[in-house]
Amino acid sequence: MDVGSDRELELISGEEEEGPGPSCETDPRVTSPELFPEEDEMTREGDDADSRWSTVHSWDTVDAPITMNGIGEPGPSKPPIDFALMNRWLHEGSDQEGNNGRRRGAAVGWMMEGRGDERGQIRSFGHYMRLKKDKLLHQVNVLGRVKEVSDIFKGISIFVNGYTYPSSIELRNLIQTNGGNFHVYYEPGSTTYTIASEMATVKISKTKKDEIIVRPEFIVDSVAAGRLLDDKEYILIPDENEILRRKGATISQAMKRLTEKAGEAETRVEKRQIALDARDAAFIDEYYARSRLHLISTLAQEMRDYVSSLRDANYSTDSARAAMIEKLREKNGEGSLTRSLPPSERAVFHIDLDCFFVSVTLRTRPDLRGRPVAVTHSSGSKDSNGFSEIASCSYEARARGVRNGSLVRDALRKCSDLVCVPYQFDDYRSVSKMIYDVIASHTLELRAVSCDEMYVDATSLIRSLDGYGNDGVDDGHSSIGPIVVANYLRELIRERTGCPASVGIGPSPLVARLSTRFAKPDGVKWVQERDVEEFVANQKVSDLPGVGYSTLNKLGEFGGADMKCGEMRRFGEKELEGALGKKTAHLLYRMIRGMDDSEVVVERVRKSVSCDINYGIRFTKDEELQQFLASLASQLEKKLLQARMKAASITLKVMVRAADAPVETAKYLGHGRCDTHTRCGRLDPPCGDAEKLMNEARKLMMSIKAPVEELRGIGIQLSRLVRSNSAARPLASQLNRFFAPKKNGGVMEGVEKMERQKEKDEEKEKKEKEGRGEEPNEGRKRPRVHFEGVEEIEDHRRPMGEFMVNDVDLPIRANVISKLRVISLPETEKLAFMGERTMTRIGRKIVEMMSEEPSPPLYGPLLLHGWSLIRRGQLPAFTQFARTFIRASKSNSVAEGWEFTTRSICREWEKMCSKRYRAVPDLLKREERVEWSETVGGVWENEEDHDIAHDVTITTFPIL
DNA sequence: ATCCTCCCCTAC
DNA sequence: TAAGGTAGGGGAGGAT
Repeated sequence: MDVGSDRELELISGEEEEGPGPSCETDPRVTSPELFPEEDEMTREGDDADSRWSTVHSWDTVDAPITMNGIGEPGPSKPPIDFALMNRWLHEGSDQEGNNGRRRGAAVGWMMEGRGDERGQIRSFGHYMRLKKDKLLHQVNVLGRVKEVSDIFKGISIFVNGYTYPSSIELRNLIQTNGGNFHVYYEPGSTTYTIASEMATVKISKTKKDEIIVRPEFIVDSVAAGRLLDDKEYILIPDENEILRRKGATISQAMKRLTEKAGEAETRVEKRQIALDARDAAFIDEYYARSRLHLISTLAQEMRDYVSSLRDANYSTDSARAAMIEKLREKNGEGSLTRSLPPSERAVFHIDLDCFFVSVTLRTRPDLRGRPVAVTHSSGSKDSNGFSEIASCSYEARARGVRNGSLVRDALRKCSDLVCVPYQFDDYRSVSKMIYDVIASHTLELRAVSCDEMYVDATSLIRSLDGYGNDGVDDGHSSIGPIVVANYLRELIRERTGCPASVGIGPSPLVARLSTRFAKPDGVKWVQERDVEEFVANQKVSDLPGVGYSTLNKLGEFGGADMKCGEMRRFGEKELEGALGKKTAHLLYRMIRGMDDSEVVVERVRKSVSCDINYGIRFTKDEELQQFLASLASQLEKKLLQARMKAASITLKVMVRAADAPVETAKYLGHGRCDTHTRCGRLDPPCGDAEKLMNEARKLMMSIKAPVEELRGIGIQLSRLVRSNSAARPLASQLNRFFAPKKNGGVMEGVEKMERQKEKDEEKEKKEKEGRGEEPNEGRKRPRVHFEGVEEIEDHRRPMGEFMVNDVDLPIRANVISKLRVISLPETEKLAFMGERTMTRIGRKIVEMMSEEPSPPLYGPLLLHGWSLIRRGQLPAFTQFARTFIRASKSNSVAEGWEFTTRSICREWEKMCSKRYRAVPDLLKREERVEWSETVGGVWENEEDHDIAHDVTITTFPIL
């Protein structure tokens, strides 16, 4: 598509003369609140923008009315746009001559790659740099190395300290492409310049002798001038106000110079056919490159992976902690008292960036601060239909009723001076990583939720500040408490990224999450344990995580949309169950009471991989569809490869135009109102191969029998994942491996070796004792299993398959891969294998032995017995066994230290299972442990126990 | 009673 | 123009 930048500019300036047009009336139904409660009533104010993209889209509902209105006719709903403002925005930081703007617009055409959504003009230096960077990347990939375009910086090397604008990546590209070197660290005697934007950043790291600190403009201006400029002009002035002032003024001038230069240098316009819809082979890649939803999904996954890679690498948090302690002690002298963390109270942080996408933009557009800003594809200009969605909007825009997920059209109606800014996908990724770096350098007890949101268990971090009231002595106040720590982290994030973060603090993830809303924008809120009940009572039920549009509707009979958690408490769990179902009701019942004992760090298991495309699907013939399925399959292959997984199950989901929905959707290439259809199939052996996936998908597609031209969305989900290295084996052999005791190799060998060694040691010890004439300690001599009952079981070990009923040769069902459910054994079999009486005896014995303090001879057998039960697939028995002593460990009748010991035993099992089976039994998950530990005593008497015991699942657990 | 399949819901 | 993805939890209802 032709860039059309000149044309666009003409159109825009033409519009400027007309001024803002009158807001066109539309069918009142279109915007009536009754029809769209999700917009006007249910959107949570004050909640973070980026977390509230609505899932119910108003345009689906408005398809019909709009058609009746005649959407095809010219401009049924002309959006009121402040074109004067838009134009001001367009020309900000550049001179106002149309010529210049026009020339630049044309000049950067090569960088625009003909994208129709781009503005046809460099909007900011950052924008220029992004495009430039893309080009550089291309050069690196295609030409093998960065091409130097000049040698301005010959013999010069720079180190970038802290957050700068342009970013260090951008500066690196600039210096490298112009003959200089980029240093990742300051190297005394070697690094020529340190680049920094703010003195505060430099101060923190303590200036080295001879370090020359200059502003980033030095680089930018030199490139723009085509020669090395005098560094004296750019020495960083240690006055923050001055810096702030310069940020607005100097940089935009530098930008102007550089963009103009780029304009002169690059006049070639690269024309490229862009993929219009899903018929084009390049569509998926094009689409993904522009989809914000795809991006946030991808980023969330990337951040989770990043955190777990840090964990795997035993990433050290010592130095950052030490720095924090030093810094906070220093600060402590200033004497601002805050409350300390009471002993035995947890401090969970919920860290959330304030309207993330907008904040990222504001880093390079300080001139937009304080104005209503929205990140969206649409330019908000006249030739936009305004059906573009707003991904994130500033607080100023929210104050005017703009919401994340609003259509630009609607947003402009409410806020005519809304400034629409484009996405900066690469920056979201890099800023996100910086945020995670800041936090992860202090603690790895964190859970990545998304690119801009995470939970942190800061308890240990805070307690590491001993001597300041957090070390178990409740003095009621202290200089360094959770709030100080949170502020310290927020400050670091702002320094490194230029973005504000808010932190909600509470004794649980739930409370932390709820308090964040009160922290925003750019603040901290701590709700302490003692205030939880009251605090939660005052929260709206609709604000609870997991309570969305539909749940709220289902709760209609209990109260209105504004109902508070406190009011909800008068309903019993059973009543809620009727409306919501068992699990959801239970969860809600606990949440409205502020109850949440979930851990921050949870073992995450990738259970599925999918590709869904519900935009741009407009096929005319079957070949196009088949071709598209092939592209989807190869996308999936890529993803599986990345995750090092293969799949045993495939699900195809299609969206088909609803019979009464218009053929042409209101939103360009949108899916409109649809019916969905799902079909699933098996892949045995598990498969990661694009061709097979495609064939399977095609089969499923045939079985759905939807007319190709009516398709509006297609998605393929893969589940029942296994790690790809073992997945190559046929399922049966895999399963045999799963449960067959291993003679050599594998984790078990180590365990058995350990056992044997222990046996030897004990034997030796016994002999020594005998030699000394001491009584051998009978109770501890056998490391394997040394309590009654277990030996019987060892003796009754049977070959695999004999006690399996449904699948003769398999110990478990074929869906082991993602959700391994042990077959339910007939009652007799179960009893024969491990009788109830036996289990009771084991239970009693366990409690008995736990009257002694834990020691390897005591917990060793527990560990190994549990492990041998798992190995033999006796998960129900294992559950009972594990529960017994987990519960016992919580009771007062056992010796001290068992609570801790049982936890480590569970952790050991987790490790052993994950290594050997790539799977972890559900009961090892924290939630379950907690639930069981709540009921102490009545070890085997409770009937319910047995029921739960039969329902054990194993979930796969990928290990890198 | 417990599963699987085909959904729906929620979150970011 | 516009770029409505993706992963996980859970429920209804039929199959076993």
